[in-house]
Amino acid sequence: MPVTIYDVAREAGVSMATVSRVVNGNPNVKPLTRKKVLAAIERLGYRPNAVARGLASKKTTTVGVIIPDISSLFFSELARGIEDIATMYKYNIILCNSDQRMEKELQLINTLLEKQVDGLLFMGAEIKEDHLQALTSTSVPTVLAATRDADNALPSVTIDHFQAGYDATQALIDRGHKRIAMITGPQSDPLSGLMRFEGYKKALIDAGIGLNEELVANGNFFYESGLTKTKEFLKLAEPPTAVFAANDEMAIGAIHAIQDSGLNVPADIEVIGHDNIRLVEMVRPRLTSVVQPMYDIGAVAMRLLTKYMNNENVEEHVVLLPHRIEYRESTRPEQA
Amino acid sequence: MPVTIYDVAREAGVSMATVSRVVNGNPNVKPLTRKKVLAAIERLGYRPNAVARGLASKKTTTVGVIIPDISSLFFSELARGIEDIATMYKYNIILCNSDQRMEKELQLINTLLEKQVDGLLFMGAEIKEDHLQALTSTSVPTVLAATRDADNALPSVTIDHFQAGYDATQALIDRGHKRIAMITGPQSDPLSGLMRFEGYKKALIDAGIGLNEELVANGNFFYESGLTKTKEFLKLAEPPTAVFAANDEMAIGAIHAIQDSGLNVPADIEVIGHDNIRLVEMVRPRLTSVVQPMYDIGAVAMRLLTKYMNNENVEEHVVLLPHRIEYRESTRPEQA
DNA sequence: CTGTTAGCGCGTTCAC
DNA sequence: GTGAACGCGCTAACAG
Repeated sequence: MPVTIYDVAREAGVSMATVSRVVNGNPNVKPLTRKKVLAAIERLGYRPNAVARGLASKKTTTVGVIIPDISSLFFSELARGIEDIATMYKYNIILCNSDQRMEKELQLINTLLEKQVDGLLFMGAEIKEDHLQALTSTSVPTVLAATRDADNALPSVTIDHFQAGYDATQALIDRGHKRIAMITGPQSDPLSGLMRFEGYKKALIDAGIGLNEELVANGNFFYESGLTKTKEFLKLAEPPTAVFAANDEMAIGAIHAIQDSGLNVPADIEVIGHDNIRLVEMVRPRLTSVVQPMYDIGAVAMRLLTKYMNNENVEEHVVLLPHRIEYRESTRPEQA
Repeated sequence: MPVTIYDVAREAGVSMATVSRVVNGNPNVKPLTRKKVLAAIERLGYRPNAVARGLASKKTTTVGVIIPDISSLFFSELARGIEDIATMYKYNIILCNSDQRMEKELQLINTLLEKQVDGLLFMGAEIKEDHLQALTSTSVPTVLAATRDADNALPSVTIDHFQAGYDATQALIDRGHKRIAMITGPQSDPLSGLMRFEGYKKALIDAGIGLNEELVANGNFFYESGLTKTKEFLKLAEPPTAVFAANDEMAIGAIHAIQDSGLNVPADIEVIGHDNIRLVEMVRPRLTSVVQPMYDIGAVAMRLLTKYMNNENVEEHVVLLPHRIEYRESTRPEQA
């Protein structure tokens, strides 16, 4: 039923090899022949079968993308960066949600390899031994986006989360705060969870303030947890005068908890978030946040992957993208 | 290099057909033989080549998804619904962003058909003749999600946008409002843009209030436009006492415009949004909104597509999912 | 229950 | 420049 390369060959009065050459842009075809072939293709509405091509050429121009949750404000932005660059290099994306469940992640890696993807882009929190094994047991190149394995065995694109946590905290210290609370992410998450917290801790210690356990709460990256944890902070005998949340959703929850208790942000308590998702512009006061360039991370990761897929030379396997703080109204102008 | 079905056959001392049967769960295999084959598979680390399988079987267990923008809060939720159900039925998703540009949409349809997807899920605004032609020129089943073509030529899953607009407006009328403004979506969007507005108009007419042009502004579904358009409303000699925005982002922009001018929501002006994205819970006051079940639309659309792909009988090609209004603090409790 | 045999649609030598 | 022939790895009859 569907028209194949043979049909085109017959219609054009040439061999299928010639049709293949035309379709693939091989220059060794007489212009006149090329023209005849193209006409035949047009006439028959020929559409090359990418599966057959993939089998013959061992390339599918498809990359697998494993992402925790595409409906997340954070990851969907990343995915967009990935897809844009993929499109630019003529790749398509098979998108899979893992929900960060290891069993599912491993199974997805396997499924994607079965589908003969040319490359793999992996997002998630912790990279365990099992991941490494699954990912390195194949010759399919893999890049980690917004994650890193402890030994840098795999190429990755991230920001320096420790420094980001440090900088956010330092910004608050610079504003004269001594009681700076932090709502962390899950400590099982080595970068967004642990490293940001470590940065916070180090900044406090460097400033001679030191860590105060009662000002640290473990959140789960969701709005609700920012709200709840902050309410608890406010019940303290001496509540914090500033809050650093490990992501923006929780920071917004913090703002609302503060406002609900009748206090003002930033006059009474300053708040700073992390990631700079689009949401930060859509609250009052608008949220000061550490910019993690999600789109760029996705884009750079995908670009890096194309290099591996083309066997190009790569100088730096571990890419650290710059971060910075975007100041808005949830913090006061810096003290002189 | 990679181990094939032949290698497994040799290792297990059977024919490749038998290996194929074992891999595909064909029951016509003696238990002992099956065991030997599975052992060989395990020993060799055999991983079936889905591309070869696809070529031979003419099924790829992959569906193409064309979406305007995966980074949108609205569409990413839809995508999650799609992917979850796809996974449930053992399909993978090739995800493509169209940005609603027709040229790109048509090109994507073509690319996905080249990749021999078993089905197509299309999201976008307007379905033109060219779309219909591209989509119906193939035997690959297609389902529209959160969109519909004018003639219902294609299967689709949506809500009743006209009724949704009507209901939202009616809710405001029931609260005693006479000056109800609307920030619409682009009128080129037949459902979210036009139909919601038509519902609004009809409700006003039915109530004997009638349409007041100065209370209608065309937005673009972004926060910023909700903010801007509402500021203009507030400059009117007689500003509106209620605002209905065609989506939540714009509604939140409206709330902020109102608050920035020193007025209170809902005391001075009531606001109602549309879609009920996760954001509505993350603003103060929390936003009353028409619930459009994005996740369900995606899930139902994908489920519908699986039926077509399996040649199952489908009773209803045009699915309308129910909508309702979720009341929160941006509207006042209903008048008795 | 199992093996043999054709293709699936195309890329790719290798001759002409 | 162009064509013939082989093979990519697997499924699907068809025998037996």
